[in-house]
Amino acid sequence: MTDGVKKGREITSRREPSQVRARERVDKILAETAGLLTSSGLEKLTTNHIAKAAGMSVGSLYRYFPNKQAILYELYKRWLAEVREGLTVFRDSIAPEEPTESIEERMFSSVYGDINGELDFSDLDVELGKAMQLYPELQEMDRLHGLKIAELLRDIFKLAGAVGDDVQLLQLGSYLYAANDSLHGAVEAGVPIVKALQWHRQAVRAVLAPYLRPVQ
Amino acid sequence: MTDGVKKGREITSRREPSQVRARERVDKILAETAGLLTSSGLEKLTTNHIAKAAGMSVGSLYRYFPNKQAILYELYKRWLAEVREGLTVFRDSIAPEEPTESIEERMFSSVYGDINGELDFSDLDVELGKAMQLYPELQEMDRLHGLKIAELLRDIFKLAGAVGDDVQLLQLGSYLYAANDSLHGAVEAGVPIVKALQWHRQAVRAVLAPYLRPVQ
Amino acid sequence: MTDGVKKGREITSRREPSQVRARERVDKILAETAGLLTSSGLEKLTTNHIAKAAGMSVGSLYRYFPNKQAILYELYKRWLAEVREGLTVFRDSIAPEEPTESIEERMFSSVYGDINGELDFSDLDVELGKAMQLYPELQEMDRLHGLKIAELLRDIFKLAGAVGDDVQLLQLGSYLYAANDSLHGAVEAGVPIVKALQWHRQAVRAVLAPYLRPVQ
Amino acid sequence: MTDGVKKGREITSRREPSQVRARERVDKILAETAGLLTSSGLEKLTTNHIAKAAGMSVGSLYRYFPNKQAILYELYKRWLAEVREGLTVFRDSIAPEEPTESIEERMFSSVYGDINGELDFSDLDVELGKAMQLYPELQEMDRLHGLKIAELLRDIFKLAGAVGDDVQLLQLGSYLYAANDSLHGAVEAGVPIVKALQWHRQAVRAVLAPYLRPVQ
DNA sequence: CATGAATGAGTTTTCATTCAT
DNA sequence: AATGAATGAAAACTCATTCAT
Repeated sequence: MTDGVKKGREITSRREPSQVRARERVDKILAETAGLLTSSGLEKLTTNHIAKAAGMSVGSLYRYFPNKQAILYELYKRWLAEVREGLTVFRDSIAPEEPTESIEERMFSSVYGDINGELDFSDLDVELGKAMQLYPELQEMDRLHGLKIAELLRDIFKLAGAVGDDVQLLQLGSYLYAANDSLHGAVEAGVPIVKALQWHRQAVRAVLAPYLRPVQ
Repeated sequence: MTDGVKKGREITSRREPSQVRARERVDKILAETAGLLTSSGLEKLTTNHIAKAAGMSVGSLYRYFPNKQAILYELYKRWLAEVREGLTVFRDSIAPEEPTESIEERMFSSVYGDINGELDFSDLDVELGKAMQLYPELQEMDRLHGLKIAELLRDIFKLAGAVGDDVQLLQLGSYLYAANDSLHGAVEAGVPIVKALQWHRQAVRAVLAPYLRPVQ
Repeated sequence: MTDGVKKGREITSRREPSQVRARERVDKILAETAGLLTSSGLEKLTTNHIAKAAGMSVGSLYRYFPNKQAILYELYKRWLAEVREGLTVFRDSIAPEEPTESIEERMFSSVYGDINGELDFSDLDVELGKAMQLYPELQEMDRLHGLKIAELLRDIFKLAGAVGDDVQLLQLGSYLYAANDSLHGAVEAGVPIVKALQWHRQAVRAVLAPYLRPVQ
Repeated sequence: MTDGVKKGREITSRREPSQVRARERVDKILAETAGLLTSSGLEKLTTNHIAKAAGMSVGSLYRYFPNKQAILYELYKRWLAEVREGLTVFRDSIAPEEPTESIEERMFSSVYGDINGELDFSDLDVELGKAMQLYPELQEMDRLHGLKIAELLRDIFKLAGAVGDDVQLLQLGSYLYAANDSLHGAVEAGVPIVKALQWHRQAVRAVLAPYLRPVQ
């Protein structure tokens, strides 16, 4: 359980600083990649640019990542993990007897921010999406991520009192996670965020309803 | 003097065949591009590959298209036009007094194929989406397409008896067109088509309801 | 000596028209090449453009010229021949006892047009110059042309009463022919034609003087 | 803590050598470009050829120059600068009361080398001329160069006691700079350098005379 | 003979990756 | 470990030339 067990060489204190440094550099690379991605787009994202932005040489960059894809892979991985984390936290915040309405209310607030239209559909999202499409490796990760999200949603549905077999509710999770993208699309197409959110909420509620208050 | 003699070729079909051939080649290029796109993805799509796949030289390819983007542009254009055409036909098929339920019923059938799960969410769709992200020209086309689709949907809503100002209904069209993508996502994530369609229908119905039977 | 002797096939009248046609087409090609050269420059001069401009197919063009260079070769050849022709005519126009001053006067008028600044330093000249530089074959032709011009000038010098050995006068011809380019350069650099011509005349006169009125 | 240790490299000459190396490589590229230009001509001058000749990869070449034109631009720039430098040095060498004859004498010596025929009308000159014609950017540089040369000549004329308004003397400078090319042409055409120089000198003297000893 | 579609070698340029220092 | 110059494969695109019709 302790991290140190794995590697004998960690005993020396000389190693420690470089471990920290390595982590910092990896983080720096990822942060700058995200920055370049949102500022200039995937097309202009070159390893040389990343290295320069991260204040190191290409050579160093390649010490931390085996290739360009690996950077995007890690970045995407972290991004998705964050999304999952948020949802996990939300799931764990559900009290045993919390009423469905409350759960629903809190969920929308937590996922889409406060009621007022301050949605942050950051460009990073979009650019990572492109990258995902471009590299098959990322697609696989995205697939697994989708599955985990669906599982989390299924758990939340259950905590909210939904009935139905696991498979069914898992698929429902997948569907509603996908429906999430509608919002992006609609907003990009010019629909006011408030409107889009309102419709989205109605849609989600309608789909969930039969499972929460099953036909008697 | 003998000039007239030469002109014999003008009656012949010498010109026609080449016109036909040109169209065939353009179609061949587009077809192979679509093929490569779905089989190998956008990143492997080079003009040389396309030319080879289409059984012609790069030079020939550039006789029919001024550059690589133009190929994707045309391919995307045709794809979108097809989508619009389908919806246009549907709109024109609505009889003056057709009941809302019938319209809804027929619409789902027409857009998503027959009730049985024969949906053709071809990969081409997805790959063209990537291309769209990569080339600004395609994005503009996509934007206009989205607008036209929204307009068509607005018209259909009206024919179905929806009330509300034009702007409102147009935005509703945008939202529902975007919602359409949920289906792709859900199906790709493994949700059975029939289930996804059912949920989608419920979602659409819920969002539209207030406009069809406005609060008295 | 008669042209017809060379080719037996010329007897038939069927061949004749095509001979004429061929000459016309060659002329057309050269004319259009000159046109494209002055309008768009050497860089944009492609065989396809020439063919289109000349109202024929590339294939036809290649029936009359073995390759692109050959067209430029012929064009340059004709251009130079014209220059020589003008000088030849001038030489032959010199009357046995015509005074030196008159010859000089007439020569400037004939070579540089009338006294008023209507000099036509056509672009074709410049573009052919580029082409000449670009293709070694043309350079050789240019060299021979220079020699012939020098010979003509030498003859004219003699008719004007110059003294000196042939080699000397020939070199003088070369020098003065080269000096001719100064005018182009100066005018291009913004010197008024009248000024440039005046200086040029002084320069030429000064160089020639010792040979016309040799030191007693 | 141990940071200071690493910084040892800052004192070293690690940076210097690469600076030197870079300059060497740029020079090598320019030298080889000049070489290819004179040996094979502008048409054979491809970036791949230059790189190979310079013993480096294309990629390296593009590290030092943004594109092919830039190489020619720099080469031409250096060439022209050298010419201007020579003339500037000469102008500054003129003593306040130096007699016109002395100035003239020294000028010819300085511009055209020593009295003996060691003129270096290198082919590079000619090839750069072609390049100049082909790329508009180079033409502009050439135009400015011509102007500066004309200004230098005007200054020299004045120092030599010439009278006349500035515009007039500037144009005279332009004309005489252009006349300079005659020499190249004549020498290329086979005129012995000594002869050509002698004639050139007479020509220059004749054109300048009226400005040095104005009509009283 | 004419046509012009077809060819493909050749050109400029980019950028992920390596490796000598 | 770090550096960044060097590499070179690969991409988009051009155009002189050929050849089936």
